[in-house]
Amino acid sequence: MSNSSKPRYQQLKDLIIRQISSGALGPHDRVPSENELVERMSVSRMTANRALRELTDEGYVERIAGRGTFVSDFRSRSHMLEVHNIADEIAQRGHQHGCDVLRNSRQHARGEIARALDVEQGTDIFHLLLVHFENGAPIQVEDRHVLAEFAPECAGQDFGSVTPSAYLTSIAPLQEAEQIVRAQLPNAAVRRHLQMPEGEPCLVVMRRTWAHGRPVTFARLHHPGSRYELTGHYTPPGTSKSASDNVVQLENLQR
Amino acid sequence: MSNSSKPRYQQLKDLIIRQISSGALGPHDRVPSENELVERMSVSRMTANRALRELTDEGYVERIAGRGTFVSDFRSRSHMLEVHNIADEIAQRGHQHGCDVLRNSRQHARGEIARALDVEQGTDIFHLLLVHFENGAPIQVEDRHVLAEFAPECAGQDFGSVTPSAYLTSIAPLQEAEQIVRAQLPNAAVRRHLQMPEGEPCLVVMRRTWAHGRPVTFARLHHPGSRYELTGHYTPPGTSKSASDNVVQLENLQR
DNA sequence: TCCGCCAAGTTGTATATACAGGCTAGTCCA
DNA sequence: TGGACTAGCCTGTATATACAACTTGGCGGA
Repeated sequence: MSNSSKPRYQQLKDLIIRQISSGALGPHDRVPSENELVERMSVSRMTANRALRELTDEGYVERIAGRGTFVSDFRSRSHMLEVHNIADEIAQRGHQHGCDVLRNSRQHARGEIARALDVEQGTDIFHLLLVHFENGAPIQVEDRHVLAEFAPECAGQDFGSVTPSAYLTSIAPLQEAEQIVRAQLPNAAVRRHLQMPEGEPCLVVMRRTWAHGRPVTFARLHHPGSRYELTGHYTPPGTSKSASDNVVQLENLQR
Repeated sequence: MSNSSKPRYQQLKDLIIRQISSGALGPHDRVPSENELVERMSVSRMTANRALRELTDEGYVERIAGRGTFVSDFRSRSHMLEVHNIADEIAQRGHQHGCDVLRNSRQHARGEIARALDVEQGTDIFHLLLVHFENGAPIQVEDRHVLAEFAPECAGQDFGSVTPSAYLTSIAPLQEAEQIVRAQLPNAAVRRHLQMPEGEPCLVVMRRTWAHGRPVTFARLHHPGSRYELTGHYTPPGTSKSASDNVVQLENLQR
């Protein structure tokens, strides 16, 4: 589909997003200033401003008055029920991350996996099985399936040093994710990998992630219940710092 | 703090948000049009447009070209690690909600509770203990402490018909919440209330909620692991519908 | 009566212009 | 040499204006 019907501020946004997604612009790189966009793209400054402002709201770029506009460091983002990279999370706690890769094989999707990824039975996928360690203690079993078409270089990756999550977001930005959180007893294999005593439950996160408009990876993440918890911080729409700090009266905005 | 330093589009947003929060404007009510704001608030139309457009992005209002701007139906919103009211959640599934109130007493905060609510040891609080049922099966044990100062009418409430969560949000809007999710084995009392077999884990949500700028309630919510899961949907900054629909070339925006 | 058309109001976008305020690098002066 | 200052760029905001597209209601003609 062509873009001839899109508003120009959206075309500008698309242009910049594409340059970020493609890697032409990396984190901390400078994005053209409003005035440069005015000249090179033949738009008015307000249009360029809207494009850049919305990209700021959406987390793609950061703007500093007087300096310029810069591509965000995606790694520094943090969200609600955050879509964590376990390695970053561990680093944030000042602990050491380790990782054993138990499996990295090419397979054919079947059953639950094919349904989760919304592909035909038999579609090529990579199956990864990793154990993540925090200061030497096993903290997560990552059982992940990735569409081979989406990440053809999976086989050659050293997931001991770059987590699958980090690798995948480096290929294409995360568009959407769906998570299900459960408490359940682990099976024998998971229990062994996590070195858990019998009877102890796991906190299980099942996560599907979208890119290019379709699900590309499905992960089951098992954590030992006694050593792991999920935290979330919720700020509702319009805590707007001002809900109780609001002295504006109708007909009386201050200039 | 005054608002004299806020930009005018923000003042406009605050104004409208306040009218929505206070109930002066309810779902589906009509919000002043851009031209009305231009006249009544003495701003330019672009400023009014920005205020209303951002309120749209933030989910407060919906706009229909040719018709007007209308307050969103908040019930249709959904959030990441959603701050659920268990009764609404059950109703949404088309099931029947029931509730036993096991305890509703006035106590003095001590230890963990005082710390969680950030008050002195001995501060007056209400302690609620409820079991929620979905189609007759116990689905949640709600062990909640509420600052008595914040909700003095707690003792007189019939929490069998209005859940504490609904009651508390009716007193003051939720400002902020912090959640911790764990998998753990229940103690004997919880296990009995939830009618769980021995050895089955609970999904536990611990939630602190802020209002008026301080924590006002702390809840421990136990759910049977075999019959309950948390779901979250994550849409990052900029799903922009267009990432893969992008044929714009540099120096060649279409007009 | 009924259908079609148009006017008025609304949102959506685009532009030109203006001023305020932050940041930086380079210049000039002591 | 070192420090203060300023010119120039940047973002942030605000306004006036314009045109397009959509919706509704009312008016007029068949």
